[in-house]
Amino acid sequence: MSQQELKKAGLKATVPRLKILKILEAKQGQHMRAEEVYKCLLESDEDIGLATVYRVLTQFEQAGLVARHHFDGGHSVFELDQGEHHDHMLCVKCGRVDEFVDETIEERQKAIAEKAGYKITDHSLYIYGVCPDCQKNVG
Amino acid sequence: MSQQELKKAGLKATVPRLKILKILEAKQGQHMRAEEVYKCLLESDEDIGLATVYRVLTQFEQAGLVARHHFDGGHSVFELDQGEHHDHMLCVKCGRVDEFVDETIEERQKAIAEKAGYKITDHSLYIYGVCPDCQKNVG
DNA sequence: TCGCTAATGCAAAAGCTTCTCATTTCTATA
DNA sequence: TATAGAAATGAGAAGCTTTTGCATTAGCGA
Repeated sequence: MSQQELKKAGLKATVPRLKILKILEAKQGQHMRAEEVYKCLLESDEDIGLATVYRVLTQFEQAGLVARHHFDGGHSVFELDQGEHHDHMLCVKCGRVDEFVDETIEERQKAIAEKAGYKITDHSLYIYGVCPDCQKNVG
Repeated sequence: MSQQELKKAGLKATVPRLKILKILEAKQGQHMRAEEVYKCLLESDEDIGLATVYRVLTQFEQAGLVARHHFDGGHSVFELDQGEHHDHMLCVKCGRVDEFVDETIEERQKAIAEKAGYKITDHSLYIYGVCPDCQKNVG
């Protein structure tokens, strides 16, 4: 049960938090906006407000349960944190999102930060392009 | 004169566009929000609306004159495009922004995109950390 | 210089996110 | 198991950044 997960993260095991966690688990691998999580809740006949969705997602982020990304467009998307850092490649046509991990880039980033005297806390790398499918569809 | 630059970019040389271009040139190397550009205009006693600032910055972006970035926080920042792509390193304490270029990372990105079948159009890499000054000030 | 088209200013609106506060829910304790 | 205190929630208002609609103004070619 996810009750333990929440407790372990220092969060009370409330109904909204459990439901939201369950949704994120169901959509693992996808990137959801707060609004989308909210819609899922509505579809499950859960009476949970959008404000709570935002609050809970932010708490989950702070607790390290989910990762928040800012893809181009200005809004936030969330995904369950699978523990391993990864970066993103996005299709500018269809919005598809792929994930990747590259040790070389990770290393270089550390080196760059170190050289500049920065104590690195985080990083985000987005590659934008046209995915294979969309290339086909255009010709 | 920047009149030519605008014409060359396919934009009419209007007063607002010239003024905004001048401000961006004056603040070269910095990253400005639309609001900040607007304030600069007010200080210069220019009667230019915020909506126009947004419109002009977007046109400049499309014309390739400026680059738009989405640092964490949700809003856009703009900087004059110096022609050469670079990435960013941001201090999470003071907001300082440093720029860097790294060929190795550029190469790896291309390779990753290619391997996934993506036709890369753009990318953005942000390294977040604590800058040297802020490390000192904390202890 | 004149007129047409594009650009601008203003204010209203839109989209995402946060805040306020009265009410409800947890959790620890008796 | 009932209870009190603290924390969390719901609903809607508010906040911020950005966009849009429309009447007015300005740029540019003839």
